[in-house]
Amino acid sequence: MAQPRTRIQTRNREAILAAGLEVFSAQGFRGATLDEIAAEAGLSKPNLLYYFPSKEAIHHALLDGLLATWLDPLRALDPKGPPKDEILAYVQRKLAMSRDYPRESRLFANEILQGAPRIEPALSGELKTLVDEKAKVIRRWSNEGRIAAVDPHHLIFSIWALTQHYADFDVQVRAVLGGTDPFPGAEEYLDQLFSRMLAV
Amino acid sequence: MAQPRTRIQTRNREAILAAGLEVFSAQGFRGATLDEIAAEAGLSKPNLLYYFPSKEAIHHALLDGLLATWLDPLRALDPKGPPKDEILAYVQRKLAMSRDYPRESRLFANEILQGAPRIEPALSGELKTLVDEKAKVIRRWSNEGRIAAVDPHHLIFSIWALTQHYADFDVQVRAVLGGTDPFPGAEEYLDQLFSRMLAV
DNA sequence: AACTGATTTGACCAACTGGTCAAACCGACG
DNA sequence: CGTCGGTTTGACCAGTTGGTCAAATCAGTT
Repeated sequence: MAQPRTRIQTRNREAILAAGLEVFSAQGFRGATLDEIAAEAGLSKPNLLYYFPSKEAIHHALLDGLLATWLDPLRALDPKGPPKDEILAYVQRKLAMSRDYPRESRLFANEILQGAPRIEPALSGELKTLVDEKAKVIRRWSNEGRIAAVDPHHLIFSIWALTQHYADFDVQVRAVLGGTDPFPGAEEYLDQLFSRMLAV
Repeated sequence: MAQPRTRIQTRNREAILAAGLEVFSAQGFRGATLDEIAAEAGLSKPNLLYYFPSKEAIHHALLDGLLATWLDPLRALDPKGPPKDEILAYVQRKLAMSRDYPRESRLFANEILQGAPRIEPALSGELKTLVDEKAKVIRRWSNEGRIAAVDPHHLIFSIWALTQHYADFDVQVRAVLGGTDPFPGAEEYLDQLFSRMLAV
C-alpha cells in the first residue's frame, strides 16, 4: 500500500487525507474522531480503515507530507542573492502559504501546541538542520554589513510567528478587523517591518 | 456557588482550575478528559463535578478569568506617555506574560485555533473595543510624527504574534535552539525590531 | 458526644471511541 | 455468463467518555 495502485485507491486516499486535514486542523489529534473524518470524506468508518490502518496513520501521513512543504520557502532562500530582497521575498512566500494553506498551518500549530508528540524528532532533526544552515547565511550577511546586525534565529522565529499568526489566529484577526480580509494589509505591514529591521 | 464560601471550597476550586489549565492547555477542550483533570487535581471525578457542574463549566471559568488578565498589558498602554517607550514597554510586558504564564497562553491559543467556539463574542466585543481604542492612540502618534507611519492594527497583531510565539511554539523554539532558554535573546531582539520599526 | 450540613465516593449509566470481521458487493476480464 | 480480486458495509466489541446518584464520611458547632 506504499503506492496507491487503482484509480479508486488514489481517489479515496486523497479524500481521506483532505477530510483528515479538515478535522485534525480544527480539533487537534485527540479531539478529532474517525466518525467525523469518515463523514467528511463521504466514506463509512470501516471503509476508511481499509485505506489507513489507524487514526494515527492518517495523522502521520498528513504531517509527513507537510513538514517538507512547510520548509520549502526557507529552503529557497538563496545565499547568493541580494540579502535584503532574499529575506523580504521569504517573508512574502511564507505569508502566501498562510493565506493559501491555512488548514495546513493550523494542523502544524496544533501539533506543536500540544507538545509535538509525533513530530518532535523532525523538529530537532530536519528542521533544526535547515534553520541552522540558513542562520549561518544570515549571520554572514550581517557580518559583511549587507543587512543590520540581527540574531538570525530570532529573525527566523519572528518571520514564522508573524506569517503563521494570520492563519492560526484567523478568527481573532477577523474579529478585530470586523471581517475585512487581513492579507493585503499584512503583506504591506510585514514588508515595512522587515525592511526597516534589516536596513543598515 | 458564585462565591466559594468555606476553606475547602476555595482550595478545591483552585486545585481544579489549576489542573484544568494544565490539561486544557496541553490537549485542547475536546482532547481533555475529566478523568485526567481529576487525577491532576488529586480528586475523584464525582468530587470534581461537585464543584463544577460540567467540563464546559471548568473551561468557561478558566477563559473568563483569562481574557481580562491577557489584555491588561495592552490596557496599560498610556496615551499620555512617550509613544515609543510606551509601545516598547508593552512588548516587554506581553513577552513577560509568555514567559511567566505559558499555559495560559496555550489555553488561549488552543481556543482560537479551534475556531474560538466559546469565546468568539468576547473577541468581537471586549477585545475589539480595547484594540480599536488603542489603535486610535497609535494612529494619532503616527499622524503627529512621533512614531513612524504604521498600520496600528497590524502593529498590535505583530506584537501578539511575536510574544505569544515563544509560549505557544515553545517546543519548536527549544528544538531549534537546542534547549537554550530563548527569552533573554527574545527580549533583546524584539526591542531592536520594534525600535527600528517605530523610529521616525 | 451528638448533630448537621458540607464533602467525598463507589457503583452505575448511556453515548461514544477506535478498531475488527465476516459477509456482501462490485467491476473488469476471460 | 462466471469468477475473482478489490472494495464496501452492518454488526459488533472492549474501553473510554461525561455525567448521575444514593450512601457514606467528614468537620465544625452545640
